[in-house]
Amino acid sequence: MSFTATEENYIKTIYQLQAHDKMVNTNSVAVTLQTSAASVTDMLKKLKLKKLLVYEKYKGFKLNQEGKKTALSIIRKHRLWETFLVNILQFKWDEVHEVAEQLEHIQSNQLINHLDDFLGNPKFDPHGDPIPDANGKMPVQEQINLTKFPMHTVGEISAVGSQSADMLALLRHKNIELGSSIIVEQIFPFDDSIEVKINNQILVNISAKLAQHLFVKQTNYESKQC
Amino acid sequence: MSFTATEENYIKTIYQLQAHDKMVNTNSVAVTLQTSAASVTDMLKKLKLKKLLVYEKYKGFKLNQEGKKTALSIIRKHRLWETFLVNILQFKWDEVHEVAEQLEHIQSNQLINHLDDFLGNPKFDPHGDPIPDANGKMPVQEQINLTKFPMHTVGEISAVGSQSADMLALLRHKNIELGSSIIVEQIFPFDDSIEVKINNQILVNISAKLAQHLFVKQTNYESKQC
DNA sequence: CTTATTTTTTAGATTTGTCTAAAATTAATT
DNA sequence: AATTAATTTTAGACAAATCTAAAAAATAAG
Repeated sequence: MSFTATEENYIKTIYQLQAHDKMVNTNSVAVTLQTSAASVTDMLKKLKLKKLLVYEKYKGFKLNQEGKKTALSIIRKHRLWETFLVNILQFKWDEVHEVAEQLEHIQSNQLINHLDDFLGNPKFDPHGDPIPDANGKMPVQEQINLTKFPMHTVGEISAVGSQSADMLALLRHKNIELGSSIIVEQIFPFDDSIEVKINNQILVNISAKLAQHLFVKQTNYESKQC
Repeated sequence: MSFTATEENYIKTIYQLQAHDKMVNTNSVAVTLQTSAASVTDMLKKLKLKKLLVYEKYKGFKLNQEGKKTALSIIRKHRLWETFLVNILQFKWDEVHEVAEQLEHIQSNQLINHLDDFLGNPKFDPHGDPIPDANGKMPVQEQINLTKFPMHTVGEISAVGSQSADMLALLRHKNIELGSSIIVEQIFPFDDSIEVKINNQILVNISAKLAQHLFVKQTNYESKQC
């Protein structure tokens, strides 16, 4: 079964909205894809016909097993291409998304599997998100990006996503190092900066950009949807 | 200015058919793209509106300067991706075309220029075809693939496109080596095999597959269209 | 130099993905 | 419970790319 780029974008969006098999509603898909609710309804009929989702009108919808499998293969492609762009072609983190959105729709299993091998079968992409394998199995995320770390939960700095001298200087100034304990206390939506407590002592403000480069390990946190 | 994948396919096809600025006719485009003459006419109107070609109905058409520039940027992308697939991802020569046809439509100058650098700014793709640079300038083709070499013309084997032991054994058996002189005497359309004279002495039959891996240098042969 | 043939273009229809506006359904609020 | 508000779906229309069949123009043949 193969899909148009548009269909794939809907599938991916629905997958991301239905974490833990929650029902998804029309409007949230419309907002995410910046389209109208009517267009979403049209596409839902089509995807139901292709047996990718469970859908009764006015009742919400969610991907079935086949739909989730399809979503995972798209996500696999997206994250492998992001890894390629950053690790091999020297793109910056914030430059890859738009291009990866195009590359993820290239249809060729041979291509994506060779790319996977060439990259050394990475388990996580440059944003720290797990890359599903060829069977759709998602690696367990031992460390996650600080921007995705839940509030009021104790974690430990496990990796930094950059080696730039400027960044290391900033971390030293904030008294953050590998192994420091960290708790997210507050998030400021205005600039996406966050306030964290380091080593159970000092409160520090971390910019969105810095947070993107910090990875946190935590124990006993439920793993992502599979 | 940006174009749909379909528009780009038409532009590329017209470019390839109008070598040396010959007028192109509707039917040849239809045959190449496996579509109807009516569809070609529709697209011609659109491309004329976008000022990419000179076209008067019933009189034929050809790309103008802007159209040729666009075609070259598509060809550049196609050939760089083919180089990537063969040199980096270990694709075979005959496996790359379909995937490159998709990849050539990805829109990102940054991507293609980084890819070019990563590949070491290659001048020729794995088929021996020249890769236009970022300004659309086509390198002069010093060596061309044996399959494209004109008949009854003296050339010299300048490169072999594979290092496989099987291939080298075959070449030795046929008494062909780097520097051997070669003249194409006959082409057999049935299996695309060719009969060549080596060192002005022996006649040898060369299969289509072997010919694809042999490159020939020649002096005083007009360069390709720019 | 007419007539026949080929090529090209137009006309009208179809599919995919989209839209707006109106109708149907569900949810929320007196 | 009845009315209002929000959400979702339908209806109808549009643009892009395609098709088939018919008309128009150019080319070839008698």
